[in-house]
Order: sequence, then C-alpha cells, then structure tokens
Amino acid sequence: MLNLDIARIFNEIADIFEVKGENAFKIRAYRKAALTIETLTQDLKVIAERGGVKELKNIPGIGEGIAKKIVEIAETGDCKKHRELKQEMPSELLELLAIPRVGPKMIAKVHQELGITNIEELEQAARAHKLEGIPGFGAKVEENILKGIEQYRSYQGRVLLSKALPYAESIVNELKKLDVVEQIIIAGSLRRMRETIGDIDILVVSKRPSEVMDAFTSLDGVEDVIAKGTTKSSIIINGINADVRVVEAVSFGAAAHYFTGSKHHNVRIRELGMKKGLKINEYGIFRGDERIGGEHEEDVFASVGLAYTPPELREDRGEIEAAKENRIPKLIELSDLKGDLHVHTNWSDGRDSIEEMAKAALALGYEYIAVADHSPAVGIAGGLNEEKIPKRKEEIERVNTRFEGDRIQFRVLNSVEADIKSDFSMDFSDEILKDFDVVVGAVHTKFSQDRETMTTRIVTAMENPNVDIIAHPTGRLLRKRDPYEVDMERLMAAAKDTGTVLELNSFPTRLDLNDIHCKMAKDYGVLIAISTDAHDAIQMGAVIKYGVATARRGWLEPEDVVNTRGLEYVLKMVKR
DNA sequence: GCCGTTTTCGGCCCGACTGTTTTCAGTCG
Repeated sequence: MLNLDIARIFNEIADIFEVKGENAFKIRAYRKAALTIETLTQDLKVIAERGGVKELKNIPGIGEGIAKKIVEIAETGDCKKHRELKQEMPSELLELLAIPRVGPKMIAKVHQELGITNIEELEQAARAHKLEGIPGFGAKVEENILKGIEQYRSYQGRVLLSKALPYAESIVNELKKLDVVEQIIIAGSLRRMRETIGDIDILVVSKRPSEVMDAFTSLDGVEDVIAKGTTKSSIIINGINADVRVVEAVSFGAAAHYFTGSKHHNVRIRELGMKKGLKINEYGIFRGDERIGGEHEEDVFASVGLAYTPPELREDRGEIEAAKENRIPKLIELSDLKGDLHVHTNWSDGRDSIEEMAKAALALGYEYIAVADHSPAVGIAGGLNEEKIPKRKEEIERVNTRFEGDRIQFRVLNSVEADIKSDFSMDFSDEILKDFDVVVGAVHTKFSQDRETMTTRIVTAMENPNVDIIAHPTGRLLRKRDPYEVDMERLMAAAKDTGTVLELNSFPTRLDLNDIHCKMAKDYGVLIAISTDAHDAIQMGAVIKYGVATARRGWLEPEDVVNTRGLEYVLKMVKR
C-alpha cells in the first residue's frame, strides 16, 4: 500500500464526513493528515511496521486515532471505518463535490429529498426545476448547478500551468492599461507555480475598485460572470475560472500573502499569529484594533517570527519550521543554469539541426548542450542507429570547431537518449554507449510492468557504468498517463550508490521528477539535471522555466542541480 | 481528530459574495 493510497482513504473519509455534516474540525484533521501523507518522502508502511502508533504520532497532524488506522491499513490492507462509511454513501455521490459551487450541504439535501446520487440525476432534476421545492433552493441555485456541471465537464477541474500562465499574463497586461490600477500581481497556485492550476487569481491595488471590477468582468473572451462585488469578482474566461481582488496599498503585502496561499500554509501562519495575540487577514496584521503591518509581504512573516518564504515553498511541507529556524533554502534560479543535458535534433524526432540548437543554447547563455537523440527501440522514425552515430558525431565535431575561435566556452556534447528495455538491457551495447559524452537512459515501453520489475529495470540501468542520467524517471504525462509503478526509495538509494543523476524533465506535460521527488532526491543527496527534452530551439528556451519552478517547489538549491555547474564538472561527473 | 511556554479540555483562520433569507447559511479560497 503506497502513501498515496493511504492518503486517498483519509481524503475519502473526509469527503463522506462532509456530506454527513460531521464536525468541520474533524474533517480538517483528516484532510491535513492526508496532505501530510501525500508529501511524506518516507514509506508510511515501513514506519508503521517499524515503530507502530508511537512513531507515527511523531508525524505532525497524525494523532492516536489516525495512527491506529494507518497501522491497521499497513497490517490488513484495509480500514474498517473507511469501509463502513463507504457503505453508507454511494461513491458517485461524492463525485458531486468536484462540481464548482456545489458543496456538501447541497449534496446532502438533494440526496435526502430527491434521492439524487450522481451528476446525471442532478442535472436532470435541475433542468426539470425539481430542486425548487427544497428549502433554501431557488431558480438561481438551479441555474448555478447547471453552470457548475458544464464547467466541471469542460475542463475537469484543473489546467496545465503552461496553459494558465499565458492567459493570466494577458489579463494582467489588459488591466495594467487602466490608470486606476496602481499595482497588479498574479497570486494563487500560479504564483506558487503548481503543475496544474485550479483558477487564476489576480490581486490589484487601486483606490477605485469598482472601475477595476467593470473592466475585469468585461474583458474580451469572458464567457460568464460568476460573481461581481465591490472588491472581488469571478469570471470564466477561455474555459478557466479567474478571480480578481482589489485592496488598498497599505494592505498589499497581507493580501498578496493571503491570496498566494496555499490554504494550508495560510492556516498555519494565522494560527501562529493567534498565539502571539495577532489577527492576520488580507487587510493587514492587527493587535486588537491597531494595525501593525501589512503593506509588504515580509511583514506577515516577520510578525510571526519567520524568515521570508518564497511562494513556491508555501505548501505547509516544512517551510514554516524552516523559516522559524532561518534555514529557508536559497532556491535555484533560471540564471543559475549553464546548460541543457537533454535535447533532440533532426537526427531523430527533433525539428532543428545540431547547429541551430547550439546557437539557441548560446543565446540562452549556456556553456553546453547534450544532443540526446533517440535510440532505435523508440519506434520514432529516424532514430539513431549504429550507422548514423559516427556521422552525427562528425557533425557535432564540425559544429564544435566553429565555436573554438569564440571567446565564450561552448560545447555540444555527443549524447543519446538510450532506451531501457523491458528485459533490463540497454538499447545499445556497452561498446557503443561508452563512446558518448553523456548517456541519458529512459523507459519508453512496457509501462505496465509491476512495481518490482520496473524498479529493477531502472536500477539495473543505473548500475550500468555507461548510464549517467535517468530521464523522466516516472514516465507520467499530466492529465493523460499516470506514472508507472516504481519504488522511488529504491531508485533514490540506487542513484546515490551508483552516482547516477536523475532528470527533472521541464516539459509542462511531464515535470518528472515532480516537486516532492525533487525534495526526496535532495534529502538522499542525489543530483538532479533540469533538462528540457526540447524538440526544437524555441522549446528549449520556452519550457525551462517550468522545470526551474518545479525544482524550486522541490526545495532545490544551485548545488543540488548538475547543470548549474560548468562544462568541466559535467564531463567529470559522467561515470566513465 | 489534533493539540498544548496560558490548556489533557476546549479550542481549532478569516472574509467576500450569492441567494434566499428578514439575519444567515453555503461556498469558495
């Protein structure tokens, strides 16, 4: 049983309790425990077997009750309480929680009064105006439910960071044109650079909020205005929910902190405030009626004795403890990168030539790129084979010769993205592999192998002295393909033992390793390569920011990342 | 259900907007 499976059980218990109308704080306790478990880098089952309830209780947010359930799950693979609760409530009913503006109370009522158990039934009832008989329900509510269902179906909740960010930036650029807008920032999960985004949050400083509301709700492309108040409005634009909030300049810092979240981070900060006799809200920091700060975001942290914490870390994953002890990491930045160790060229499925990729890399200020074209096993037309390898090497050398006269040190590294085959062998012989400057190993086939087999497959590749980097180690495609089953702890330990680098693939649909795995790698002392897997020159420059953002969310500092080092270090790092 | 340099019991972050309400519950973030 994986940590994620255990977290899901507690989230489901929380869902059921919501609809049952159970104590809100109990629900929060289950959610908090689930979140902690999701982000834990150690295997919960191992902890449970080793230290039982006593050791589990050391984990923040896990007390007697939940610890006992974890032990039960570890021992039996099942949680009695969870099973009993599920029998009380159809699981389809809980899916209704995902519909915007439909909450647990509403679900409980329609279930009790009309026996509704799924989205289709809810939709039919709303269309037939059958809900109006229920106290508290009116025509508007029915309309909102139908809109919510439509929204739920259209984008299923979350969109990719790379899709939401450009939309958010264009909204900001439009609103900036208003004279009444003094300051404007993107907040929310976008500012924290989460891999997927629920909605776009924008914070504006203005003395004339109503003019901002008018402009925002009448932007080009607005599909629906969900709410329009004096300081806060909510719209659907390009299929994405966008919220704007206006405050005065004195509240900007407090509001920026509040609207950046995460929710869990905010709750922790406000709890700390309470203990110090402070009230912290989006308008400022207050002792009684007296405002003692809030113009700058730093005020919020300082008021509760914490160091400033970058938005990417604000997930309640240990950043508050770190800020207390003044050990917030100095996170990696885009400008720290000196090269890209995984790009493709027109020698395999890339679109640009080696020289075009090299020039683009130079323009980014890089010292090197590794052209890692595909090996033959990936059925992509024109992959490398034994015949092409020497020819491509000649071209690489020709391109490198051209840069030799320049003052800037730059080199194209002869590389390959070699397939790790399902029988644990590499797609090229050791004889061939050892001639490359850098070998990137990757799984592209047979994703369905079981956890044990897949883990051994990758570990075997790491043990090969010719394999330097493992590309996209979990194989996931966001919103399309789940990661394959793999024992991440064993991968990390093997990477450490063999001196293998793990890739953080910057492609916005991959971001693989993810933020949590990056932090895990750091804890294990495993080096990360932030690579783009770019298939053309423009991509190489465009997607790297998503990799860096994920690295920052994973607490990585420049020294944790191999491609912040110069060419000489990289050549020494390779195993041969 | 969790937690404790005010507590082992009694707290638990805080506010905007909407809709159906005559004073507030529900949802959201």
